[in-house]
Amino acid sequence: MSTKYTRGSFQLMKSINRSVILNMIRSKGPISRADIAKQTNLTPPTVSNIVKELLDSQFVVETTQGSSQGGRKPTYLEINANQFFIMGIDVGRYHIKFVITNLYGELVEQLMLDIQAQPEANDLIEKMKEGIYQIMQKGGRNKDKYLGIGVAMHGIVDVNTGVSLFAPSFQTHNIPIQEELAKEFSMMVHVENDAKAMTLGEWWLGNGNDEDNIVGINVGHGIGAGIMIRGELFQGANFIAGEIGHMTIDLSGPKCSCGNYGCLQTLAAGPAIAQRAIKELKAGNTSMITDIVQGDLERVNGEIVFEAATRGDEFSQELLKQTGRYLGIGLTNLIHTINPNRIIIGGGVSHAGEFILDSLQETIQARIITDAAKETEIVPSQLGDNASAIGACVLILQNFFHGGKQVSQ
Amino acid sequence: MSTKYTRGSFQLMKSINRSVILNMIRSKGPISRADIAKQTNLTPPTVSNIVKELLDSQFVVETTQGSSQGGRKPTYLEINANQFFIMGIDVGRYHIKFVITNLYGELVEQLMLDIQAQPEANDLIEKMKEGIYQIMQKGGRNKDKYLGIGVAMHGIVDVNTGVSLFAPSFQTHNIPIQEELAKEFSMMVHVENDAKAMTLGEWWLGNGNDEDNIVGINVGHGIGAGIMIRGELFQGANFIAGEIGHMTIDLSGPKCSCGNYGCLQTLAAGPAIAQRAIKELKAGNTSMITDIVQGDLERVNGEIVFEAATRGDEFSQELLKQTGRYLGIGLTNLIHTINPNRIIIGGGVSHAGEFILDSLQETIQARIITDAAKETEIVPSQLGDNASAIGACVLILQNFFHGGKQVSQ
DNA sequence: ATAAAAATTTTAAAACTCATTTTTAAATAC
DNA sequence: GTATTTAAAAATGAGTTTTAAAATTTTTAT
Repeated sequence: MSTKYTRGSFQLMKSINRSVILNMIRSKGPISRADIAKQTNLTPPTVSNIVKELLDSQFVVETTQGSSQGGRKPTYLEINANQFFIMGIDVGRYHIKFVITNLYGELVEQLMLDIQAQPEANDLIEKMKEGIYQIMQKGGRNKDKYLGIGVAMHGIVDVNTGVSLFAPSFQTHNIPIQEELAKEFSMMVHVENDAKAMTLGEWWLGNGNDEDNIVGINVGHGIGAGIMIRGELFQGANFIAGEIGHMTIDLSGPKCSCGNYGCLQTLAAGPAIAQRAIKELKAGNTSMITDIVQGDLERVNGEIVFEAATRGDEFSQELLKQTGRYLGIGLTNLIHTINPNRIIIGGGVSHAGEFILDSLQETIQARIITDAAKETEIVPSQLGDNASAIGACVLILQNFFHGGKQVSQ
Repeated sequence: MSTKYTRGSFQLMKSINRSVILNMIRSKGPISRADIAKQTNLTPPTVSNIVKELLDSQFVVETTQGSSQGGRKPTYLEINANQFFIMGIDVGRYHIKFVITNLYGELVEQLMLDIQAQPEANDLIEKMKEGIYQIMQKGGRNKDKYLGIGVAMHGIVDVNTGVSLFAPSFQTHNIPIQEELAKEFSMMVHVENDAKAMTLGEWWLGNGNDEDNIVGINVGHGIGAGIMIRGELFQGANFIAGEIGHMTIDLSGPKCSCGNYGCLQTLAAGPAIAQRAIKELKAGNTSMITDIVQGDLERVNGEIVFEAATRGDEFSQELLKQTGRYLGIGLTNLIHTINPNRIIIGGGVSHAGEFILDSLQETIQARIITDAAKETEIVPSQLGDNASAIGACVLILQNFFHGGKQVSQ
């Protein structure tokens, strides 16, 4: 991999400005040409020229006229959000979720299909195609209205080729998702890890900006993180950046599926919560959980513990508090390494809400080494269960809006 | 901190190209104009124009003529390396090191001054000024030959303002190093954390390129890391990115100065090695160390353990092996979070060489979750004890050579 | 009505890169 | 030794896009 020289050229100059203007309209719109010029330091003619092209391509529309500040009324520009659409797919352990969003990333259509346990690669691809055809039909929009398909997939993904390198839940290797879908639907396809897609989605639709370093944590069956640096998801050398589920925090902790002891996910992921609950219940602790599962401890899982906690079960609440403490230790390690502005907690565990978040916050406050870093915001996901699917759409949106940044083609 | 829009402009276009050409000459030189044009995809006139400016400013010189491939001889261009110089300062616990390098980062002058224990901020600044005057006099070069002063300082540094926010070894706060030195010497001053400076130095003078993600680890009194992402040191929101010394890896480990238990540096830094040695010797173990310190266990430190290990002391060798294992666990966590291409081990511990590195490698190989990531290179520092000081020079060099990238001024 | 002020548009100039040609210089073939 | 070929570097003019300034449009204030 040799250095790619990005030379300065007129195309580069223009694509940067196009990007800047498009993003200004997206994030600050409705906005007038004059305001764009002021805020970007571009000159009025430059803005006018590029806006003309954006109007021609239908990505932007002139909407209302604003009120005058003592002169000609400004003509407001807005993203023509409902003229183009994006397909997002979130491949989960038991189902695949399909969504369609507009250019603002707003949900306009959704669909869920079940998948069999431990599917083969081929079945997965076929299921994805099936769902795409179904949801497209449901929406009734012409195919050329779609800018592309984004796919969020758990496990390790080569984002350059769009191949799912390894998916632990399915035990599959090297599924060429991008190639297969691009061939079938002939549009742009991007594939990304689910935690990373979630993070991108939260960043894009929250108030993330290019300066922010945010980290998104997906706590479910495992624990994964997405790291945004200077407006881009950070991949690392082998696409495993963010695999914090296997961060060792307790050398004498429980054994993990990876073979090591005391990985974060053996202490704080969904199955870990269930395991601890079962163990303590067998040891004679009493809890509402026993009633909920009607005595069958095999049925205990994270969601059931959350439910009991919400209904006031003290045993479950204490269990979740402990989980929050473990997670807090993992996040403190992360803050000492990455030092993000904000950490977003998503995935199944976010249903446990305050029980986990409060003790997590306390733990971080107690352990972090500098006062400044104590200000790190810890917030729950805004997009909830749709975060990864919408984030998958943002893969395409980002490419569209920040296309000018892709200077090294 | 709001988004900074970098607009496309003629200056940007040209400064990018200037940068590209300058770096091409630096990394591939001696090189002809024609070759630059070929490799950068710039056209010959563009290259010629910019090269003319670089020749005028004396940063580049025409050197020998190459041999012809059946036509006019190419005129080779090279960086005019010994026409301009950079000052680098490494502020250690007990001494300050001053170096001067040329434009290639090659050492041309060095000097060491002792500092008193726990100095005041003012004394430190005065000592730095004193050393700069001394080494400048030693070199006998005109002041305008210096492009700037780079400072590597342990602890937490605000690189934007050049303020040492906190230096644990001195217990000082908010020393305005950049301001003071810029006032005294009226030239560009950059300040950076020592582990980060070390990493930058290794990246620049090794074979780092823009695509590489490398991490440098400085293991001495504490443990710090520098993270390079896309050719820049990663700072995080509060400049504490890379503070991996306080990464918890063993919940039931020894107490750390920060108040937590089982921080990486309580297990793998210099003082930790010494502590473990003392404890085990008191418990009755026998070792060459006892002879070296002539029975005075107070005198045991990391360096002495290294010495004993090198001389064949099995007790010390085993101790270092154990240290390597702890460090390996910390680095595995880092790989699962950052996933760099290469990790460079520097600082005092690099004197312990193979004893630590071998068991460190083994530990990582055993614990990492994907085969691809097992390929992560772990290498010792090339620049050794000068790494931070030379890295400090690279702060200025990088600004000079990649100046075109500083588009948001 | 008239003046002032703000939002666009128009126009011309400037800053570059880009494609092509020309000049220079050396190597090789005859 | 001369002509031919090849390649490097410089020169020329065209093309793209920003930039600066002026003109136009539209509205509010006097």
